[in-house]
Amino acid sequence: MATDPAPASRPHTGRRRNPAVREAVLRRAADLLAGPDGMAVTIDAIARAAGVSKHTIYRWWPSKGAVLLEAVVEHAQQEVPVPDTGVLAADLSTFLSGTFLAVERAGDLFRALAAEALRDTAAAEGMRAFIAARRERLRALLIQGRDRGELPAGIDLELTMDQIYGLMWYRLLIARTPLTAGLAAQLTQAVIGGARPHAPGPPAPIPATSRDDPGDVL
Amino acid sequence: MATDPAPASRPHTGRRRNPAVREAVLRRAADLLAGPDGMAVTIDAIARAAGVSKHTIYRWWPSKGAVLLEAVVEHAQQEVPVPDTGVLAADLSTFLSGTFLAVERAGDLFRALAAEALRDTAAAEGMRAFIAARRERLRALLIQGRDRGELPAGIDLELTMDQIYGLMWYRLLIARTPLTAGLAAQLTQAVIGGARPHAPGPPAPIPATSRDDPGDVL
Amino acid sequence: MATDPAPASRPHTGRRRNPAVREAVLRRAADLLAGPDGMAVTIDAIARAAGVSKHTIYRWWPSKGAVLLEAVVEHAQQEVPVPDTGVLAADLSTFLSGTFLAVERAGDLFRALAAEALRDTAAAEGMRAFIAARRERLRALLIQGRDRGELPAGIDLELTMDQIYGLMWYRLLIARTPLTAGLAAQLTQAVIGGARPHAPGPPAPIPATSRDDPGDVL
Amino acid sequence: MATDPAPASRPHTGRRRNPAVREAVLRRAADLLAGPDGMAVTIDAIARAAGVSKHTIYRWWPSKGAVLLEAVVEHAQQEVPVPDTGVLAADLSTFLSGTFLAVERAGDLFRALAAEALRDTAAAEGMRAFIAARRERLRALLIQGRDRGELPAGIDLELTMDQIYGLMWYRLLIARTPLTAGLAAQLTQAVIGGARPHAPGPPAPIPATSRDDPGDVL
DNA sequence: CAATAAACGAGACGGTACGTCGAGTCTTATC
DNA sequence: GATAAGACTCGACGTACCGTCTCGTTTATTG
Repeated sequence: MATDPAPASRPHTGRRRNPAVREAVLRRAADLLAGPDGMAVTIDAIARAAGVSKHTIYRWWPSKGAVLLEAVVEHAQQEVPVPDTGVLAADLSTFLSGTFLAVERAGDLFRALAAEALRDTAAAEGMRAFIAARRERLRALLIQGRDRGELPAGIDLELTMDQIYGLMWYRLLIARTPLTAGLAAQLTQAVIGGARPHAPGPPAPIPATSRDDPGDVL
Repeated sequence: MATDPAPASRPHTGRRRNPAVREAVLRRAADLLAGPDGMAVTIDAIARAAGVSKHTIYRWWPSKGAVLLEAVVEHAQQEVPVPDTGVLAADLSTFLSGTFLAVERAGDLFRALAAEALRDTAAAEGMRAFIAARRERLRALLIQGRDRGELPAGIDLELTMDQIYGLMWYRLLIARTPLTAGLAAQLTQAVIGGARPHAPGPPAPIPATSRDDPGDVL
Repeated sequence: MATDPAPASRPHTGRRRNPAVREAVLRRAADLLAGPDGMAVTIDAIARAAGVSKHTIYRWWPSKGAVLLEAVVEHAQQEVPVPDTGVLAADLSTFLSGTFLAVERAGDLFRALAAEALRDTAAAEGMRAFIAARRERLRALLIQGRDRGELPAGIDLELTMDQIYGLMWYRLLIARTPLTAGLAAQLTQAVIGGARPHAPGPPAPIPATSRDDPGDVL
Repeated sequence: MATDPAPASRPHTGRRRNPAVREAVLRRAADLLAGPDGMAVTIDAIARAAGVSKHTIYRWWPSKGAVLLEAVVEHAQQEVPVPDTGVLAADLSTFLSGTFLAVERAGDLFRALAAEALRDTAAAEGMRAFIAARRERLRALLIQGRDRGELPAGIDLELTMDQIYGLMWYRLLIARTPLTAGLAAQLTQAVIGGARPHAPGPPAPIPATSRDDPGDVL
């Protein structure tokens, strides 16, 4: 992901990286993905569309997956708001519908990244790092809500997040069914109102950290 | 998926299809997928490993994705039990842990199929058909349970299934975290105990078929 | 040079090599060499012009040099006569002017091969083998003539051939001056009449095999 | 070949050309050529080895061929003596063995230049100019000798030189057989003793300038 | 039992993308 | 203005995989 080769000891010398190249590549990659035959984008096509030499692309990104990943990151950073109204139901709904909207709009981009990550270990690693960052935001939201008593105390946050993001990726990659604001509301409902029953009956037997593995990924 | 070219009018003439070919291809494809470099399996490699000519593969399967799909179907058919004890909690838990175990064991096979489906429309279509069949089984289980009162009446079955399968595919394709029997139990708990609150208050405003789209896929 | 992969034990199986491919490649390579920008011929260009895939070229020839070499061999085989009138002066003159004419006509082809041989060891090896075969013909002619007394007994044949072929390649590669029939006659004169003086005076002190190395190449 | 960009009207401004650069480039180019993989030397490698920027190389030399050419010229100037004892046999032998020794020692350098000249017209032009200068020296030697009667009057000097240099380049580029002092002596013998028979008979019908083309190259 | 028809192994072939490399140009900052 | 460092374009390289296409052999069915 455009590693900085300057080891900090030497100030920097020689011609600087042209930022227009980076922008053009990422933008054109996203554009091509959105077009017809989006899933069959090639490095050559990106290079041609961006008016950039293939060599230059390979200088800054190790593989096609890395380009897609950086395009996704770029896309996500400017699109998804992180709300904080102090009410979990509202915040969560906003966060999810914002996420869904952004992902839906760049659907082919995300699908292409996932396809690449399924073949290229490095791309998968980068994708997981990106996902972990997004998941961190959601976790913070949920923890706040739980601390305010808006969530059952015994809730398994990781499992809940797995279900939320699982639903999203499932619809995006497999079912290809839409990710709407209505779905975000429904999901919010399910998490807050029904993730764990407050009602009497058999107490929730699941401990706080009941996941089978401690992974942080999402 | 191994189309039968006989047009039914003429009985049959010439040499018969060798069933060993089909078996060898599907078995070797699965084997190779399971090995190192599993995701990079080629048709040539499958042909070589199965002692079969590439031409023969393409005679019976239209594309690489079709081979993977049939291998997955084969795998699923012999692996996953469909229980019916009359108690939803038990049946669901059994069904899910069986599914998770089978999927986990052939992880690379499923991942390769998903990767192919992301590029090849036909493979995606076939995969969705397979998934719809599996989903149908789960739906039958859930409806039975609901009719026996083991599930809240207002539950949105499609959304619930989206969350279940979403979790599964998410862990399989993206997070690469394990799918254990414990997870199956936890999920069963969440669906039965907490999918919707039984507590009084505003009745669940969500209609029976509240999904944003009417698709049957899963 | 289009090695035959059949190890003779197995008769042969599978589709046969398409001879039209070989012909088209060699012919088009020669054509392109003769055109403008001849020295900058690429494998891609040859493939395109021959209506053949690059892959196929690499299947049969290990490198560009090998293609050029085979084109040269093909060219030489059908072009240069090997006379045998029993009179050295006539035979030698005919042989040389035939050689010169053929080489001159396919000048760019020979130059490209030489250029390739200067970079690629394998091409150089093949080229030397081809040259050795041509040199063998010339040697036979000269030995016949010497046995008939048409050449001085003490003549160093290898040195003489080095000078003849040296002149040819020098004009072809370096000086780029023409190789004419007149030059062939002049050279014949020099070899026969003046290679060694028959006249009295200091006897030729050069032994029969005076070359510094025994190489057979030319 | 290291063109001087100063337009002569303005005395000079700014930093002067660093002569160490020129030396380092030419020396390192020759060194690299002599090493393993000599024929595959790149401008980058030369720049790196010389501790010089690529840009600087291209400021002073128009192309890779020009660098090689100047390296060859440099090499030749300091290596090859031009004797003048007043005896052709001695002078010629000395000249040739000196030439052969120098060329042989920097074999890869000469071969690389020839390879470059086969692709780059400008390099070929420069190379021919260099060769013409060398040939001029040899011509002067031969003419002196002829005027002193040490050569047959009817000798075709250009053809003789073509044969001499042809032999040299042939062994250098094609046959890759050594160029020894013994060969120089043998060649001297052939030129002086036997270039044309002194014997009676039909007088040499070849006019003084019998070459098929008037070129001066060698 | 021959003629016919299909299945099959071997492998050649066209197409298309990949990732790498070298030549030569241009830019930035320093000397 | 000369220089080092290095970003950049252009274009060729050789490799890999896909899916299609012969070619000759083997196996079954039909007349």
